Amino acid sequence: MPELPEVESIRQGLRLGVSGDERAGERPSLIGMEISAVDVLWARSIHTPDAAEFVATLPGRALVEVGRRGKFLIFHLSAGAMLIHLRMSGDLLVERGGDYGAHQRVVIHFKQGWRLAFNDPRKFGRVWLVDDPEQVLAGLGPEPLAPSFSSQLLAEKLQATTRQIKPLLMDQSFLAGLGNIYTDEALYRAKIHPLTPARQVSRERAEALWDSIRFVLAEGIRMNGASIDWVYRGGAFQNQFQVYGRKGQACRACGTTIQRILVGQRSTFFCPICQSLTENRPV
DNA sequence: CACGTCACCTGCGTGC
DNA sequence: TGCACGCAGGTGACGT
Repeated sequence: MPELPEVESIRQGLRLGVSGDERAGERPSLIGMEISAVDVLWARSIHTPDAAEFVATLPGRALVEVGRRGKFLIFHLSAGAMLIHLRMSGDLLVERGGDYGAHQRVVIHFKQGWRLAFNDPRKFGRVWLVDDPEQVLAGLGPEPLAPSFSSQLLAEKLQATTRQIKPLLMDQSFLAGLGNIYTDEALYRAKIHPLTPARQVSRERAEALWDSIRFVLAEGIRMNGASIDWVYRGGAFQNQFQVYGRKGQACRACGTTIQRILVGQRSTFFCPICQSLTENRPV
């Protein structure tokens, strides 16, 4: 489910807490809390080490900071780090008391009485406990919002391959953080057809793509994520979609009907006029 | 190397 | 109401 902006929204909620009265969702920051116990309800949610060792190792460690790299959440502990990838349907909830929800797979209890619950209906999400986060993150491509990710770097990387632009942008080893929604939105804003061979993207249009990627991600974060079914988090970026999920509706720029095709088994939405395959449109 | 297919899972909406 | 089907924000292991 979550792409970079949703993961970032969760990160900020966990490290800063959420204000409001408790009934309306007030949550403390988890920073500084000490783990007292761990429940694993679906063993395969734990990627590394095995579930038994995971449960035995965590108690006594304190949460020092919550970071993010691509779509991974990084929980820096007083010793080592826990990483979580939410995949399609994962979510993290901070709660206290009461029964576990139906889809909770891993629950981390803190001495302070609160608990962090990894909720994941489809069971695709994974959790790691490692000494060094790089053991998990080593293969990731650049962080799109980092200052070091320049338009020149993107342009050069695009020139280095003939792969179709959409699957390429979704390849986490090429660039870390884009998923199906934000990729379609970025390609639309840059006026690039999703099947365009990367090498055919001009320098000028690569610049526009760089700009679009950073724009849609920043907007997503600002809107608290796209959260189609994360109602409680109030993500509003879904209201900003220009193409995603808009098959049959009019392009907001030219009025042409938005098309849906399959690219690498994924639904892909685009405007056949604004995003023509031939490079003859204004950037 | 680039691409297609399937597997991993559950829940929801739709149409019969 | 029941049921089959298609669909979903992601990734990894295959085969060609």
